[in-house]
Amino acid sequence: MDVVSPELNSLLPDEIMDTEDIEDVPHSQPGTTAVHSEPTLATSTTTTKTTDSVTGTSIILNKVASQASEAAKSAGNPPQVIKQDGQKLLVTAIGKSGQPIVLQLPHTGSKPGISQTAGDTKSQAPQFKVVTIGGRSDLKPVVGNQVTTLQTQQLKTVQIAKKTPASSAAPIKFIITKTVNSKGISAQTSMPPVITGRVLTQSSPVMPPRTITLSEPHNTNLQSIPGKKIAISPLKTPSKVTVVSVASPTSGASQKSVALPVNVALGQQILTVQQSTSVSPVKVATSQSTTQNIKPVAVGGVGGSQFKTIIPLATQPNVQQIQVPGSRFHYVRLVTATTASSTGQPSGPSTSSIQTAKPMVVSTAAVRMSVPVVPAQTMKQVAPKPLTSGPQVVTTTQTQQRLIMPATPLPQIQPNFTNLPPGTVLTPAPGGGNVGYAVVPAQYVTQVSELSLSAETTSRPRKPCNCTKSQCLKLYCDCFANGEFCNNCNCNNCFNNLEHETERLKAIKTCLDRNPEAFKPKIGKGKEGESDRRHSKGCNCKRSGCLKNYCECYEAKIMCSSICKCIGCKNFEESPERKTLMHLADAAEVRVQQQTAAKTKLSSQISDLLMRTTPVISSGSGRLPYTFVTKEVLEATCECLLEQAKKAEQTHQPQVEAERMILEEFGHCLMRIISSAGKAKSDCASINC
DNA sequence: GAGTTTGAAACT
DNA sequence: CAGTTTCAAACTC
Repeated sequence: MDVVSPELNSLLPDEIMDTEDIEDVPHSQPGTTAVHSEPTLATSTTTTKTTDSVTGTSIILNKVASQASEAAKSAGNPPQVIKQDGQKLLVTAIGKSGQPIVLQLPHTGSKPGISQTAGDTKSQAPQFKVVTIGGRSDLKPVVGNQVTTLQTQQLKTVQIAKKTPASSAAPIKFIITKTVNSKGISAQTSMPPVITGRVLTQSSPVMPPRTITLSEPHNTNLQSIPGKKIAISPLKTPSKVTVVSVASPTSGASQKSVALPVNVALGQQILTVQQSTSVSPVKVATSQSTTQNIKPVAVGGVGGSQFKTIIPLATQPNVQQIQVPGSRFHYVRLVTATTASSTGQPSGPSTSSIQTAKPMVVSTAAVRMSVPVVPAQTMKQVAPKPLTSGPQVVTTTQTQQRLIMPATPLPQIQPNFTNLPPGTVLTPAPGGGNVGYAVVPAQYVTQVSELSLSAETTSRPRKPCNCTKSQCLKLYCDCFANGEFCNNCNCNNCFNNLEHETERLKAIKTCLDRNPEAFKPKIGKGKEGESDRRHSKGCNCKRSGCLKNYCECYEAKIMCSSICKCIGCKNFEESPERKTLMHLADAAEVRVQQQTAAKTKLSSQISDLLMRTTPVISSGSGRLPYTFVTKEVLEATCECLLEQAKKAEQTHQPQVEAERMILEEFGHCLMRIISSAGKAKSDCASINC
């Protein structure tokens, strides 16, 4: 288990962050299986590394976690003493005020369907990998710098690979996110914590630690997430998994573990992270429960139900990328850093105003389904904002906002999380604490991050829709079909926005009822061995020959496949029509490029010539060069160009060549004009000056 | 820019 | 599942 606090991350020498160095960490302290948030650690300003000789994993305690633990202790809760018992936990400071979050690997010893090697169940096998933690600013012991202003931060992901010593187990990779303050301020007030872990346990000073478990479905293939790897991705790389948790191979998991089912919700089916309230504060439950589509009512229970959306961030939001086991879909968990209430109090045990005992989705639909708006520049600049009961948006001081919705149709999604529409919020189960889960494709975070990294880079262009009758709530609407809100569209009576979130949710559900794959990409990879993309359903063209954009295959620049039901298809590899079209398209493209190049060159030449004549202007000894372009000169030039055009036409030159000839002639004309002007000025100078 | 064509989505 | 209608984008003039 590795825990590195944001500030420590920033202070950590590169050697620590380096993979090789981590691998070389000596395996001292045999038998160390737990991380204790001891008071000494809480005040420590140095990184404490504990190495598990058995698992070979190093532990880095961070101050934040320790402090959080201490805070919890002071609040009456026992410190986060985490016993290993085959599982390793991570105490972090993610989440609310004073709520260290414990990340725990799920107990997989008895879990079926988990792709693990037999060796995973052995005690030697590394069992836990945790990544980073973001702590609250007010929790942080600022080291040497009390600056608490929100700063634009950059996530720096450091990957630490750890190999298990001569074990059958796969090498462990630790990815530690490192917060980099772009403004050079050492004290970080917040950081977008990148959390990994199938099991998220959080504790609160006022509430018993709770375990939030995101468990992979039984039938989930975890091969993509080897139990001993944490796949991390820099935010710049959408294709990579941002943060992934690890499976706990330990068979000897705590007997006190409690299964925590994860329920997926869509629309009215709320993905609920259910927590067990009966678990003792320090007993972290693991879960391999089956994800189910359960209506919130069914799982809401009574008392302590806290369906919440994290979107209304009371304070500095933390963005956590979550890799849902078995899903290729990247999710982001936005976590409020504090337990701020609606009164705007920065911290405290008070519950949020949006908390409700009613597990009704509709009542909070406006904020539950989507993460509608995100600061265009960066999530890290999100300003603290009191919770409101209205549409919950993350607002910033920036006026520009960006929708957080799937930019592209959802990729193939594994069971349980299949059909999760973009922006779905994973809400904690009743009593599950004050955080919610905004399920957002990581690519959005990537976008946001990239925006933050590149400042005001251009946003991703998207064609505005022109819907008039569908209210943009049907798949006719590209925005809706792509899971995006309409933005700068030309649509009429649009309901694809925050103001009509309820209707929108309903429409999403309707679409999914009709077609569970409605929001999945149509263009996917073909069968095994088929490297080319292909339309998932195939087109059904009849008159376009599949050579117009009416055809979805052609539009996607892919060939029609055997699953297409098109008539008179000409969109296949050997199609002469298609080849002709391609050639024409290529020629057109070349032509455009040539024209652009010619214009650029001509412009450059003109500018250059004008610059050369500047001294004449400054000297005041002659006329400005362009004054030589008289009407007569213009006419003569045009005649020359026309003549050139006629010449090209008579010789049946292709258009490209004709244009070239004309432009060339134009250049010659300009040269002659300038030359004549210079000559005239010289003559004038010799006569009058 | 208006009108037409087209095929996916929606509906029956 | 098939036929029909609706719809918005693509296309043409």
